[in-house]
Amino acid sequence: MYHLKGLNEAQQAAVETVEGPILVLAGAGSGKTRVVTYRIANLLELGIPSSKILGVTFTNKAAGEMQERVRTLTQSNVLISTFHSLGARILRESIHVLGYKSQFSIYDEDDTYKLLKACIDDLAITDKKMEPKAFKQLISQAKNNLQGPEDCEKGPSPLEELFPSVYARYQTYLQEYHALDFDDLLYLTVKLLRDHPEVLENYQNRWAFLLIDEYQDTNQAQYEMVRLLVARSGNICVVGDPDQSIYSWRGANIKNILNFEMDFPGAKVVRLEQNYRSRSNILEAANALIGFNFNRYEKNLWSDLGPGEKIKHFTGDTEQDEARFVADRIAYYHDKHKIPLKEMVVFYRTNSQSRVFEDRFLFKRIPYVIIGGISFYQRREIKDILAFLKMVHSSSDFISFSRTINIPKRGIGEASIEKIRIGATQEGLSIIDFCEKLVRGESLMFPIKLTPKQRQGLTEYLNIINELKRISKDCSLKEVVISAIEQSGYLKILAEDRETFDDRKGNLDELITKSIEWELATESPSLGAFLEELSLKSTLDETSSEQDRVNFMTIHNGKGLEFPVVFIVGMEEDLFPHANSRDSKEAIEEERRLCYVGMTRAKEYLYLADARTRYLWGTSRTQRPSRFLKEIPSKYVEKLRSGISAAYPRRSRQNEEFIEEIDQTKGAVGFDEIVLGDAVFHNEFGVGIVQEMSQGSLGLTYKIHFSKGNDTKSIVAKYANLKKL
DNA sequence: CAATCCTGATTTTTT
DNA sequence: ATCAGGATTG
Repeated sequence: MYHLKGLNEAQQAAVETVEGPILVLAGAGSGKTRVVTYRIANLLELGIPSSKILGVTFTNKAAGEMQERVRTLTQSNVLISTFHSLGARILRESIHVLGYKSQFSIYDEDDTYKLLKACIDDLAITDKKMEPKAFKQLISQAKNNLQGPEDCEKGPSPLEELFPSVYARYQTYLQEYHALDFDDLLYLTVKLLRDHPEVLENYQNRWAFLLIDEYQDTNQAQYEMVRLLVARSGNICVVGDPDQSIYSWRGANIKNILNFEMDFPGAKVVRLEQNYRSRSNILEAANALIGFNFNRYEKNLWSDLGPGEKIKHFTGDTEQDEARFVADRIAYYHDKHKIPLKEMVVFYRTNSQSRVFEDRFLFKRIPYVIIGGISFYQRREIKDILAFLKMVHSSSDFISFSRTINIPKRGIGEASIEKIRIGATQEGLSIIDFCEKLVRGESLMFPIKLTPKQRQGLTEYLNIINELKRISKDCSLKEVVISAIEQSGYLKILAEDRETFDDRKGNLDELITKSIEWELATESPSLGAFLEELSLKSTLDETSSEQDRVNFMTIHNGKGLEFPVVFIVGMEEDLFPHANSRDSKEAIEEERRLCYVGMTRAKEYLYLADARTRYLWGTSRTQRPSRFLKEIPSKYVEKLRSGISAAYPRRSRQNEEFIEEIDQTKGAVGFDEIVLGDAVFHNEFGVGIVQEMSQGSLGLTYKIHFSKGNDTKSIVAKYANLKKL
């Protein structure tokens, strides 16, 4: 069989096992993706119809990539989906038995906070400490554990005492608005499948071969969903690595993978332990680190790619120093080793760390891209337009109504919106139907007084929605999106802020482009399907261009990726491992797994960096090096000299790379842009001209003549943050 | 109801 | 330091 060429024994076993439960313990870089795609190819070759196969992955991006690989290999289309889209798909078809309309909206985090706020206000909870966020956490937890409001009891704390009633109300509203939050996509799917055998049977018959990726990160609801779906066929293949479980804070239960053999008796277990990605110095260092975890299944991941270079550890004086070092190294690899920028990555623990790197890379003019972070679909202008479209799609969606009703300003503020909400509920009408009756002055049990301006505004709004509904019936998706932008007069609103206009308009144009592309790529395009797909899209899925840029991302977002050159920065206690993990042994172990994931992304070069002091919560803090640095055996690590001195290596230094680097930049690394005669800007003294450059005891020192005060001062480059003009 | 100013939190990770 | 949301004022 052509598939089996080039696979090792364990990989072949995983590919060839067709029936029954199978657990593939796939260490980092062990060729997991290949095994999965070949396994699907093998199923197809055995004559199993592609429609009988279902793959489930963690992200849309992973799903898309796998689908593409399978298509390339076999010319077949196999359904590969995330848990959440799978839930959405099933619910779209069958949710009516739970009393929701099949055109339900999907609420993102933002929407759910708004709804929760309404619930909190409803219950006359005035305590400021009772934030939507806290309740969201509890509700999410409950749903992930398959507990409905009726299963929740009051707890001892004030928050826990209110929680059941908030949850109940929240869920009632969601149902009333025919809206689902993210967790509902799993929770309601399980509820549906569990309580309605005839529905379950339908899906059990549809998919006879299930394949679950990243199984170590499944939560209770996902686990239950899988269990229900395979109960009939028993053909389930799960792939995962307990050492890479990094989502327990989101309800992922590592026991799901550890208990697989118990849950599915007779399961075959295959271990993939040869790593094809990393040099052995890197891999062995990572193995040693993860060995510090107590709670763990032993495994022996090995590589025959040769030792490679040692891991480099750099300690900066400050976070700027750290960023400067990373930027210089990346410039060096790009210039001297001709490594494309996009093959290098900076990993950090928290998003806020990206800031310093952005500053530095902007300054050095090294192109970069942040993966993750604020999503395109979270931008206000995009959310606004999508909210209009959601109103077109579902006239019950109150959150989208309240988002759009006052765009542009129609004199309908918070108070009026609240009255409308209550009115609609009491009349038992959808928001739109209620408003229709209201403006027509039809008799209502609960009439609301409107000012003439409000009445007119509301009428206009309803006209817009109706017009858009008409367009959505007759025209292409593109037309609907364009009309929504035009009809709402949105560009006029954007134009009020000249600063951001171009940016935001560009985003709207991109939305139009996306709608065109999507319509072309989709078999039966509809507004509903489009909205659903966008709701489930995450920031990670926007791996847009093929441009050559350095990647910045959190380590969480790096899972599943690999890079020749990897920098892990901020290796400091309370940052990585994070302060919030300090008192929990389990949490520390998860941080360690996270570090393991970061390290095992690297193929050739791995850098670890920390800073002695860092600005955190407003003030400069002295940082202690991460315990992980101490846990990595020193034989795998080369310690680089710290602080500004790294920019001035002694000539006697053996490291050729550094000498090349210095020659190349003709002076101080990081200050190479400033030379004699340059005009510069100093924060305190203003604009000046560089008169002299010298090597002082504190490092590179400029004599600068400042026009303000007509004065020449000595400025130490390291401390001044001079800007070239 | 809308605009402006002020305060206080905010920084863990996200399908 | 920045930003969101709240309070205050028009």
